[in-house]
Amino acid sequence: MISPYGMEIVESCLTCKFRADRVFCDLPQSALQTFEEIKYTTAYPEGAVLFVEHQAPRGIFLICRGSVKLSVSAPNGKTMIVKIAEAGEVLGLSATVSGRSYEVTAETIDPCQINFVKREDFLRFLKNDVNVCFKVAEHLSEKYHNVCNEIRCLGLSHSAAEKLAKLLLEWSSKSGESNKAEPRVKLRLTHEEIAQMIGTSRETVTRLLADLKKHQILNSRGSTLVIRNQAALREMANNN
Amino acid sequence: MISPYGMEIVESCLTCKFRADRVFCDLPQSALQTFEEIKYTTAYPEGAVLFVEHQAPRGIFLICRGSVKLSVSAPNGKTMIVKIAEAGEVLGLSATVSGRSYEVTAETIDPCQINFVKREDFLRFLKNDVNVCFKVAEHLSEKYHNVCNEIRCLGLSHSAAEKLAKLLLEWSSKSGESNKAEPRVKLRLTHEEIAQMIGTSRETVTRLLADLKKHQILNSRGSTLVIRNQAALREMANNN
DNA sequence: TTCCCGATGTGATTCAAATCACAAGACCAT
DNA sequence: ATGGTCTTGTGATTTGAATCACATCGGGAA
Repeated sequence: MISPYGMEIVESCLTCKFRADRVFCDLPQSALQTFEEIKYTTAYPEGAVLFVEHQAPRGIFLICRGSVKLSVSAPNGKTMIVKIAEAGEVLGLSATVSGRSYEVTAETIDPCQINFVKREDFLRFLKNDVNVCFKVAEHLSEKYHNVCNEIRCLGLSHSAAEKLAKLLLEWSSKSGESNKAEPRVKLRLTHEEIAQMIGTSRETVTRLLADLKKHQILNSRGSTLVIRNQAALREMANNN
Repeated sequence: MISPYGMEIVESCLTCKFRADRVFCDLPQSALQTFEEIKYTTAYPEGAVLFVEHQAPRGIFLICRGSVKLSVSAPNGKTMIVKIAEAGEVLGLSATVSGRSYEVTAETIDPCQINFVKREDFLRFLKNDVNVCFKVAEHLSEKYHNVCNEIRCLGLSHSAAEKLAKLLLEWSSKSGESNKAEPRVKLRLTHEEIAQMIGTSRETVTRLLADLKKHQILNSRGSTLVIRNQAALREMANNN
């Protein structure tokens, strides 16, 4: 089956190829069966808004395919990108569990396939099975852990260069390239968006990247960055 | 019973006066009974370190009395205070559940009474009772929610004045004073520590507070601040 | 192709806040 | 009371990065 946005649909969680290595898809058969029954699968085009911060939680969104940009914004219009979520990740989980409003805005940045589960259904699902509930608690803990690191980054790294270096290293390790001699990072965001991720201005990002290229630490191949001197990047990320 | 550090000991969670209004103490009788059996109650003096970031999780710490400073620090020695936890709060929960290392360092800032539960005991406790497990998931969600707000604060508010204003308002609302005409906030931290909470320098905090006093927005009575113009503070916190 | 608009690159200028460098209080212990 | 140590107050200086202001590039639509 092919969706209107030109990608293959994953029919069932039971046979999804991400099952093995994704946090939330990794449930016992029986639970997964129940999950199948309460989920709604939808395909979204690029730029679709799944939910908006401060909305009351409608339920959870499980990304099967594609990536989603999570952002927060201030009354004055400034926005900050919190993270780019990939296939296998669950969005809106904490809001759905606690009943508090969504804390971020979620917008697809490419065509996505997403499973949605209504809040009531999901809560019933949790309360029916300790294993599922524990899994969710575990997952929430990991998310908490990650956000704490985020804070550490934002609060402790005072220079923009440091934050950019950290971001690039994170991206290269996520794509499993960091153990190569010259890891490559595909840039999926504009300089403006990168700036919003590290809390700086667009011009600063442009200048920093130019500097890194000048010093032969980076090199660009179209929209792909080649990290030519990982050690130097690490240096920048840790010190200062 | 009186502890070595001069405070009354809360003998049992079943009779603790915080039970009604605290998140985690609010468990059904049966669960609380089990909790009683696996917990170790300890009294700590001011300045005791409960756990250090990056340590493997030994278990959870439930504050019965006193306050605990949670901080993260960078390799270069800079540290940032994440929050001041009060009676009723649980520390080390996410690390204990997920098995990842503690994400912060916890240090008492006054004499404390704390219940400790070993990781294995706690996990068993969780897995034995869906209600407890769900409660924990709920709690983790709230914590996640709060950290997200933290990020929003750090990342979107660029001026130090704004962050300080936000912090003062938060403190006044926590102490339930914010609905009064002139809320009072007891300063429990030094300027240095306040600076670490909002990611700025000690001198900046001193100067900002002096400014606020000059403009009659604040007023100090010893170590207590009186917020004389809450509207102005709110103004500072939201805009800019 | 040509036009157009969004993304980049780069200088010049401005500004908030870090840093440095002391002075003056505040508080504790002897 | 006296000395010592930690906290607070304040000036002077420096600086990283925001902001402003354009020039240029590049890719999609007509």
